[in-house]
Amino acid sequence: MNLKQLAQQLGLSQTTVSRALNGYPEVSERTRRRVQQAATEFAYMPSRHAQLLATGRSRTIGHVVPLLRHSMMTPYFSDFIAGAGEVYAEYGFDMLISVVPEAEEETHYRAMAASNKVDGLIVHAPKAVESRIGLLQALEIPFLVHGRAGNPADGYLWMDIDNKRSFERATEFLIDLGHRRIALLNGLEEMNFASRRRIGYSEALQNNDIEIDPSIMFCDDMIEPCGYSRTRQLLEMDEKPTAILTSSVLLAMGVLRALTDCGLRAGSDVSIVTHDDQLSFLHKPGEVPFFTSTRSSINKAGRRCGELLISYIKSRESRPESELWETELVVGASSGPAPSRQA
Amino acid sequence: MNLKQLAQQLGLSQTTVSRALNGYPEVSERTRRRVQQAATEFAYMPSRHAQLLATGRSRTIGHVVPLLRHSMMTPYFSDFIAGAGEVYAEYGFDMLISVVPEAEEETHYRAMAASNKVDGLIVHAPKAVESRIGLLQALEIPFLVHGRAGNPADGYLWMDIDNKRSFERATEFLIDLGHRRIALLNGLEEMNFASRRRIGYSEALQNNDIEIDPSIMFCDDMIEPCGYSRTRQLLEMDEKPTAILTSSVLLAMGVLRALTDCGLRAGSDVSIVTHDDQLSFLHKPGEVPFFTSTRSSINKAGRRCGELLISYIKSRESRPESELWETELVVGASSGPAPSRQA
DNA sequence: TGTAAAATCCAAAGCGCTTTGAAAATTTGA
DNA sequence: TCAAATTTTCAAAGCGCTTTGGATTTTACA
Repeated sequence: MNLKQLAQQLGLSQTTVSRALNGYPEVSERTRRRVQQAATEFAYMPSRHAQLLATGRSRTIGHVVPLLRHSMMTPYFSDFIAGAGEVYAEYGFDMLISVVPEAEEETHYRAMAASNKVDGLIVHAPKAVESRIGLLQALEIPFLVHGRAGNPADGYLWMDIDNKRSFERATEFLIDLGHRRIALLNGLEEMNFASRRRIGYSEALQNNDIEIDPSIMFCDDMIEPCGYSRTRQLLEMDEKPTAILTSSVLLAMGVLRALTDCGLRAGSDVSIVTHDDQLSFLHKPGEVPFFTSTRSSINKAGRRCGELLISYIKSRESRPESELWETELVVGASSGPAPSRQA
Repeated sequence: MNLKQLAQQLGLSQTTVSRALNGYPEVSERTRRRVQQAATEFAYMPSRHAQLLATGRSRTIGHVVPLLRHSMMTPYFSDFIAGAGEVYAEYGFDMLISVVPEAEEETHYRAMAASNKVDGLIVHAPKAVESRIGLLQALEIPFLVHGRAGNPADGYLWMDIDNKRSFERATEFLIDLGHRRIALLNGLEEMNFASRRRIGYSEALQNNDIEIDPSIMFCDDMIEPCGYSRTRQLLEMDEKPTAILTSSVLLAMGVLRALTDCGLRAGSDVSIVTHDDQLSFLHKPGEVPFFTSTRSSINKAGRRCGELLISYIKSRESRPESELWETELVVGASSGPAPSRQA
């Protein structure tokens, strides 16, 4: 059943039916009701493509997921997507996801813009040096960066957590507990968030006159096995760290496994503090978290990104304010006072 | 730049240009080359919506993700999507993802079908009793079920792993190691795969004259904390299990954490065998797996599902064969002979 | 009651593409 | 060399919707 047929059924013109359905004021309430009723009765659904051709908008938001970088964002991706997707559904937007080899990324963005497939884009996992932002600005398509790129963080819309402050606080927390030798298991340094976190960590150490030791700072994929192997490596050092700060609960889980393998207990022998994106599959609602962490829900971030981008798309000219979220420091059982030297 | 303008530029008709670009034979090679060259030069991209309106097809595949059930599929989702997405990209298909409250799922499927948004759908996480399949059959839209629904597993296209056989083998493996008291941490029983796994487990026990004890069989969300708390619960029993069989590495990780908390070692004190979907964020390529597992890559499953559905869509009338994959039993360090009674 | 204003409704023109049916140009064969 | 066959190109008709500009009907007011 299409518009024409529906209009015929009702003995009305397509114009009137279209207007009735789309809430235009030029149609009487009586007619509108009649039309709506018929529409549901015949299960009429406008053809999306026709609608979009006619309006020029697509009510679709695109996510371009680079294939190589995917492994580094995969666990976060689904929770983010779930949050964003919910918002899209509420506003009647669709979500288009393209999995693209990193080399073809630029081509893909251009194609997205030219083919009118999406009204806006969300940029994931910005690097420290990020070429996509300039490209999208040139293409004049609304976009939102989840995270931030290098320096000038204005001129585009973004939503990020305060990674630097977050790791500064976490490090200070450990220092306050008496730790002086704190290892950092970070994400890949090329990622923007990772370098911010390193800076926060470094500044906290410096402010407390603790030497920064690159031999206990690592950049890896944020997955469990990396946490494990790095910790094994750390535990073989002469001067073992008394605390390990990690960028992801997955890393922290690897750390934990390594500690256990070596007969050490987290919290008493070695403290673990991690950033926690509150991944849905690692948390049970209401459960007391084991890991001490700086916490910020990636699902909520997804929601907020969706909201911001949609509001941007709708108003078009006036770009919403970018947002910087603070994280929450949650003390769990994985951290404790530094063991005294002689123990 | 649109078709009309491009045609004008070239001094050709839209027809010819369109045909040249779409590889129709009615156009000379010389013209085709000229057209293609101009197209790249002016960065011409056909408007997707116009194209789709004209052809009636959408070159888009939809995934409807139910919100409530999402938490149960979230960690698997992204790896599956990554695999499928790659294939879509190769074939020039788009991927549309809708996150929908479970209650609105049916409405949503209907809307998808009526609005012509997608050429086909992938059904995730089929339940033991699955109403969606009948609905989609009635809507006459091509679809593929990742997994299977209840009884008649024909009449539609699916791709599944042999869950029953898989858990039968895993259980037999443990029995061969001397284990007699084997706990099962399964997914929610309402899910099709979970009931198949339970059956495999039960049959293996029965075939070896081991009593089935419902008090050591659990159905939960397949997340780490559930693995942890169930294991704690199991370890407080009078007759503790000597082996734990789990449906997911995430559960297994929880089991491991609980064992460690209680000063037990996996493999010697208690054996763990798990099903392993080879989630990308739990594996490092080339790494020797810690958990003994029945293994099948969910990413590959995503790829294959994409391929099957696309081939179905393309041929339309002839539905491809559904596929049942065997899993691979991989022996790791988490399993070992049952400890002797007196130890 | 007659007229201006407001409320309804409509026909038709796109949106940018594909595709049909036919025409024009070129090649072939006797 | 000319008609027939083949190749190449084109004009125009959709696809199903929105939206403009105008026509028609109803309401309001003097």
